[in-house]
Amino acid sequence: MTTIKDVAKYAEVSVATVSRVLNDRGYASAEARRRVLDAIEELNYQPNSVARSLYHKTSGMIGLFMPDITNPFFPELARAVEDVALEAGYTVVFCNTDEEEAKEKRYFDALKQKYVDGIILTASSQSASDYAQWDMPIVALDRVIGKHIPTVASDNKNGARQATIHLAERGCSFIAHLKGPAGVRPADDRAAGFEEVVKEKGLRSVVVQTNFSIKEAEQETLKLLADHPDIDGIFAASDVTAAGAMQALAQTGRSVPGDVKVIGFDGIPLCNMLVPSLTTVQQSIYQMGEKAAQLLIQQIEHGESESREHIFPVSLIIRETT
Amino acid sequence: MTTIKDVAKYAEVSVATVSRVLNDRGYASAEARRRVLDAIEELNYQPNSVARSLYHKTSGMIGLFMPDITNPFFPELARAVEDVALEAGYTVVFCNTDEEEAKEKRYFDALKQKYVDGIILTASSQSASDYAQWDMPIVALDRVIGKHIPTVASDNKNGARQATIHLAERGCSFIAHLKGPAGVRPADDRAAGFEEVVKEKGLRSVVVQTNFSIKEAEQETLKLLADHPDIDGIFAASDVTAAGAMQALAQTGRSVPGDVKVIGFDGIPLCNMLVPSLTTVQQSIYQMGEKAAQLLIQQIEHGESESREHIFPVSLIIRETT
DNA sequence: TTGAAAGCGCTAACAC
DNA sequence: GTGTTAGCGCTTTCAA
Repeated sequence: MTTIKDVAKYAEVSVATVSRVLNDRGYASAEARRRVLDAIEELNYQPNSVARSLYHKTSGMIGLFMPDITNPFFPELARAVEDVALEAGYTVVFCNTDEEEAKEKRYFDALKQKYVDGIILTASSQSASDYAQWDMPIVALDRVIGKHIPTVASDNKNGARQATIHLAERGCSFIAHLKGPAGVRPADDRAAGFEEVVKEKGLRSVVVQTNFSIKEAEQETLKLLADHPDIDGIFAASDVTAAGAMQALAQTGRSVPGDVKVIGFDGIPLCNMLVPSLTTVQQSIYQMGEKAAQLLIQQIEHGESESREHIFPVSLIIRETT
Repeated sequence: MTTIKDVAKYAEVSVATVSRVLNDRGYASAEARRRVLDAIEELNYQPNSVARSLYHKTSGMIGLFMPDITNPFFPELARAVEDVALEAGYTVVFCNTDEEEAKEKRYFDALKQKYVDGIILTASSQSASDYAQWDMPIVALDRVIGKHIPTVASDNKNGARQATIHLAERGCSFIAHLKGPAGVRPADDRAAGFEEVVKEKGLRSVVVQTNFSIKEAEQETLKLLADHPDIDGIFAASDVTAAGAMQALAQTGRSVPGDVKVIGFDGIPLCNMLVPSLTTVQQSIYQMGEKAAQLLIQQIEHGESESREHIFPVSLIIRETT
């Protein structure tokens, strides 16, 4: 490995001079500059970023904390973050937290010791506690985790309202909501939006809670249909959950959208792969990831970011299930 | 930030002693040890890994290069890698390469300067060239990239054989293969397995090439069906492609599996979400990721790994599309 | 305009 | 057993 010393020797200048031309800081005569540049070229020198980190206490790395990359909502988000990071010269450290605070903490400690510059956090639910004390640039993604932390999220409540209204307009009069996990903010917001519209329109309704897994959604839907055979609309808190519901519907011999209309939430690619294709509330997933990364980098490089909450609008995408 | 010096001062010993008890190396009296431990506790000291990296020229990080996390085959792989890495005390740097050699190279340079300890590589197709010269522990995942590099992959050819035989046994006599991108090794192997069986059994067949995107698969299938209306079986090179084919089939009013039987490859969660659910050749995705990470870490910590190729068996999962 | 040298936090000879 | 010290590779005063 060739170091700055090698370059200095080769160029017959001091390491200080090499450092100066490397960073375009301070003086360096045209002559010296040329010799250094030549030496760098010749020796194929690349500055060692660990040494730089040690001095500057920054690393050019950002941490990306998400519950589980295996949940199809997250890959696109991750991709967006990574794209922006790469462009800005950062590198992304990838951390699946499984919503466990312990894992989050563990990763945080590890990353802090590596001088990670900031973190994008799709936080675990319960721990709204002490991210502020983490003392590091943080941006919350998809989930609001506190007043002092910049947040990027969708307008979940409004999306849920649109979904429910849509179902009602399509003639549904008894609508079930497959709610996401308790304590997860977007799930709660969606449920709230649903309840609002149901009340406003005086619809019959029922809410059951599921996690975001397809299998559980299927089971819960089966139970639901047994208890309430006259349900004619389902608003699922995620597209995956909706897919589970559709399985249950097919199993019990119901046609979609004939007997029961279904709408999901998220707008992941899955929607188009289902037959019938799934009506959903589309989030601007990639853009949210982008925005989060931009906010974080801005915060890292220029200190505090101006605004705190970035709520992205959602849009109803009508497909075959309604 | 509290450093080793602070600890030394507080414990009234030298930094060397602190370092010794920290790393359990060399001597330290019970008394000294106790005082140091107390000081660490008291000051909430955490060793700085950047400083350690600078000395040891290692970082406790591994790079994970994959084409695109957005392709549903990869998240589970990534998850497995990350799980093993975390367990072993490593941290994963996440790199989407888009199959572009330039991006790969760029990332590689960046990571090398950070003293990344090794790389797991789902390589871009064309560049079988010079990974060996990268001079860093590498494990190839999903794609074979050269004799000298340990590889973890599925038995693609055999899986394709099983798929094709299965279609034949189900009575298909004119089978189309939606092949993956040219030059991507697994795609070629699957096509080869398909061709073999087709020849052995004297079946009518046709092969068209697609990338792994659903939209293109749908278009290509439509064309295919127009040219060869009597196709009665489709072997898709991936589950996503299969989903595309199913869309086309539905559009042209064909029933699955009645008119045309369909089989995919990969075994991603999508299979169970489709209606009808998709028969596929199941890869041991998580296990492959695990294995790759284990091999890499072993290589990092104990030098060369024993065996070079780890080919995982695949299994036919029969569902409703056949 | 340049170079010597201190220091970022930690490790490991080496001397005591 | 323990402490002193010279690095790891880079940046930045500060004096020349």
